[in-house]
Amino acid sequence: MNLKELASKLGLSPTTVSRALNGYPEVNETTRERVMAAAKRHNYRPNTRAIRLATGRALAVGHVIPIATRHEIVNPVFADFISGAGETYSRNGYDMILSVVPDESEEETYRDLKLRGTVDGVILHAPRMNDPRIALLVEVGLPFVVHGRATGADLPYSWVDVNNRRAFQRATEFLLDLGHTRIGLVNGLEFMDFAIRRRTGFTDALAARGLTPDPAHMASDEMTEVAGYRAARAMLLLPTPPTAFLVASMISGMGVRRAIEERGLQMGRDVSVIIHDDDLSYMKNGDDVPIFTATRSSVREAGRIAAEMLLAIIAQPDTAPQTRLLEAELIIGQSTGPAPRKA
Amino acid sequence: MNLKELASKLGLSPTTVSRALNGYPEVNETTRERVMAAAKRHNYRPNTRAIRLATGRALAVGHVIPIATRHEIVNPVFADFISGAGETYSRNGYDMILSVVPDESEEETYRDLKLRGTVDGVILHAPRMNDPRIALLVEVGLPFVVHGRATGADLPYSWVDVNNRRAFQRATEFLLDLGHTRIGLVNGLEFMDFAIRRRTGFTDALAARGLTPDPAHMASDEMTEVAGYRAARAMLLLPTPPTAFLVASMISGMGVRRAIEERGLQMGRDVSVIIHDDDLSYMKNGDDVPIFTATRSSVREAGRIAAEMLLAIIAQPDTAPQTRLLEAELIIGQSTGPAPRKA
DNA sequence: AATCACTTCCAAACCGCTTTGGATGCCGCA
DNA sequence: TGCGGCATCCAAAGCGGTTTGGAAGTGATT
Repeated sequence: MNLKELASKLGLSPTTVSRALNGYPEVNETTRERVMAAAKRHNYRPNTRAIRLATGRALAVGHVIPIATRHEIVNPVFADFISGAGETYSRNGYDMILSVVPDESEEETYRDLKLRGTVDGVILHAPRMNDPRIALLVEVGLPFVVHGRATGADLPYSWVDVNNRRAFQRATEFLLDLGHTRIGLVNGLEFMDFAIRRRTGFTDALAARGLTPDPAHMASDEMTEVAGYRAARAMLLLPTPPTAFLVASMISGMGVRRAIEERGLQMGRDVSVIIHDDDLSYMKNGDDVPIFTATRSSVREAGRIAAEMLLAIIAQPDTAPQTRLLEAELIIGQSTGPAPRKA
Repeated sequence: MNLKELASKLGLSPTTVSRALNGYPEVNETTRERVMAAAKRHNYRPNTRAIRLATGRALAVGHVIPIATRHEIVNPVFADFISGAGETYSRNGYDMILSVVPDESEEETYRDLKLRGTVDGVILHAPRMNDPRIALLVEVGLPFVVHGRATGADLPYSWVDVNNRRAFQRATEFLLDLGHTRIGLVNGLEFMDFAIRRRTGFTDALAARGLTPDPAHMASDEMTEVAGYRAARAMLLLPTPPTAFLVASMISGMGVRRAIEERGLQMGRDVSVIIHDDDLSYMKNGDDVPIFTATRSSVREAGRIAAEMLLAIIAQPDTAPQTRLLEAELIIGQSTGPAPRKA
């Protein structure tokens, strides 16, 4: 059942039927109702492919996921971000297109999406310092919103980000207030922008109390359980081990906890831990009482906001770039306590 | 730059240019080369929207992710499955469309995808027992492949699944061989098909040794850290606690470990644990030595296989349904050991 | 009665490709 | 010389919608 058939069944022209269904004013209200009823009765849905061609709009948003062939890490927060963004797209009649491509062809993928008219815009994930993709997208002329920011990017662009620096600064201060002075940072990969900002927050807070960060107390690696374990383990074996850890994610945090308990220590009593909690649906930080003290910010919510921002930009292409900085809450859980007194 | 412009630049008809680019035989080889060169020079890409309309194919595959409004759980294995499937789509020029919709409108979403011609086929995720979506998709006439199976579905359909029953049977036997007789099952939600099969494997293995499963030693809940913790904690507080656990996932396993260690016990010595390991990229089960003894099967690989199967079905719609049963490996790690002797 | 402004509808062009059904020219062969 | 067959190319008709530019009809106004 297509427009033409429906129109002939109604004894109307396709023009009128199209207008009736799309709410244009130049059609009699009774005719419109007749058309609507017939459309429902015959279970008519306009063909998306035809709409896209006729209107010149893709009605779709792209998310490019580069996959490194050697270590195929899918960002674990990705699922939740996508699910937040996806809800927004669905509600607005947009499709979400995921492109999983080898990382060396990411640039080519963006050009392709533009040239073939597959999408109206994209979300840029996991920005790095001086991320070249921003200039690329501007050059290509594809509307986009960055999830995160890219330190060093000179062009203006739209983004949604958590105040990572502030979050880690506050978390550090909280630990300092508890008397901890040797704090280990188990950070994400420090070519990622968010990791850089977190590190800055950490070192700034230390500096404000006249402390200089010990390089041996700062690790940077992927945010996996194993990496978290290894980093914490190494630090705990030092002559002067940290009495507290600041950890990049819930998953890393589990590795850190494992390292602590493996040493016969107890988290929250012997060693304090603060993690960053992306509020992942499948990784809740406890029910009533949080397991970990955490800086929390919902990545799903960030997905919603980024998607809305992108759709607004697509609808109004020539407005100034928008930005949105989300503050993380500091949630007190069971994993922190006063620094143990010197033995 | 579109076909028509390119054609006129070359002094050829759009027909010939289209045929030259698409490898049709009725065009002179020298002309073809001329066309190819010009296409490359002008950076020409055919408009996807036009191709889709002209050919009547969507060149896209859908994945519908239902979101329950109350507890918005995104399946954590989803990201890896998607990334495996996505690679296959990209290589074959297909788009992957994710539809995140409220679970009450999942059926409507499938009908829509079909009627509007948005996709050529879909992957069905997380099948339940007697899953009604299978009959729906058959009725709607949308080609599909199920990731998993649906016990009780009477219609034939294509699927890719892990041999969950066998995996859990073997794991149980392994624990029994180590002398464990009180084994706790920390299962996923048992309306999910895979969880039912795992439970069957577990009880079958016990029955084969003349043991009857203790209902108090069987839990079923979401596969989160917290749920795993709670289930294991409750069982460990029983008068006759299990000496071993069989656990549905890596994440649940971390909760189980937490419960064990909280009781002052040591995993692998006092209490054994076997998990099912989906080989998630961000949740590796250790490096050289696995943390957990595990039944392992890569969900990313399952994604690849399912995607290939679906594309084959789309290309050849009238072939008999295909099926693929993947066997899980049993990986020996540090979390299992002989049953402790009675105190 | 003629004019004008609206309302309501339609024919046809268009979006950018694919594909059908020729048309043209050339060659070999009878 | 005439004709069939082949290689090569093209015009035009789709695909299923949207959108432009009228046209017809109605009622009010002069």
